[in-house]
Amino acid sequence: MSDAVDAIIGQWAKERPDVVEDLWPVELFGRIQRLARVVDKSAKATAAAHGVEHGEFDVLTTLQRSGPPYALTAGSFLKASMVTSGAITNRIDKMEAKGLVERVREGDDRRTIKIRLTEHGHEVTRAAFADHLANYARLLADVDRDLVEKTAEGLRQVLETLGDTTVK
Amino acid sequence: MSDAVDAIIGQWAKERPDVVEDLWPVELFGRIQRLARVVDKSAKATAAAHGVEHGEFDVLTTLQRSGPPYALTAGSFLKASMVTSGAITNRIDKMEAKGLVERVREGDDRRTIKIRLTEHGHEVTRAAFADHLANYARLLADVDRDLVEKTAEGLRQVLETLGDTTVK
DNA sequence: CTTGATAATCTCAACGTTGAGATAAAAGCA
DNA sequence: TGCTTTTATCTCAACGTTGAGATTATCAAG
Repeated sequence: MSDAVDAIIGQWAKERPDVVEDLWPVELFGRIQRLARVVDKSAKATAAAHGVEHGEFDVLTTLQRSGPPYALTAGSFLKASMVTSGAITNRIDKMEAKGLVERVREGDDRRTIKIRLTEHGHEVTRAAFADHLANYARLLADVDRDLVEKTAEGLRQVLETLGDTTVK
Repeated sequence: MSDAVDAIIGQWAKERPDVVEDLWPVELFGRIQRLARVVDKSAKATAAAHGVEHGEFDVLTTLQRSGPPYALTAGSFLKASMVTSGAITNRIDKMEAKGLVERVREGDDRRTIKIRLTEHGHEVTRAAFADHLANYARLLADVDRDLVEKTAEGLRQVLETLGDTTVK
């Protein structure tokens, strides 16, 4: 059997035999890229079913898993979410309008604002996250469980080597 | 050692012990998502160094590896690139303006257009792709080669199961 | 205190993508 | 031949993100 990445590498081997020896990272990164798109598209649909954007869902789950008081600074999302500041401001604006979160100024430093999950936000997150996990399980339903674990372990070592070790 | 995904799962385990048993797909998909962002960001910078967008680089390499006559229909990009038709039209517009590709109508079917790599497009692709592979190799420089292969093989099986088997 | 530097968030124009609809050509069928 | 359906591409407004710069607050020195 072969997948889309095998096909791509096969094409390169024929057209550019001079680069064949340098294609081995494509075996890993090419598959990561394709899988990410498939999984993201699926996750996006799940979030949409609950009326939230993909990025908004990310904010919701980050807040919920942070535990009480379910409030984090805007800056912490910046570091954790791998997007720029403008995107965060935009997300919070829309989520605030939907009543999912609220901006609160507390503490000594009045530059910082905290984004706090509202009760409504909690409910949406619980429902959406349950669907999200069910969707994930569905995607992997026909994949050997042991293979999933071993592959995930391999990816973890790559992530560690690349320095992606903290959520911040 | 632990990575960002371990930290995320650890937070869930504490805040939502009821979902712990359903988190196993996150071990795989969470890492795929994070790695995809890191790798994409890096690849984007490499492409930018050659004056092309990430998506444009995708079109260039797809054309080059397709072999002579280095021309494909717009529709084939649609199926291969996982983006919508508007994005393809937009990409080709800009690439045509840069002299990287040209639209040609040939053959019996006058609905179809073929996107053909220009000589300049060929040169840019060769240079950018060489840099791209060097960048990929650099990212994996400190990762055990055998681990890369085994992990890639695991991902291939997941892709096959999800049905991503052709480039089209 | 002031001054300068640093830090946190917001603003906003430019950009690429989405997705529904438009346009036009080809194919199927009576 | 006409008529409908299908196929291929383009149009365009809405959307989320980027990234540089503005704004406001805090901190560190003198």
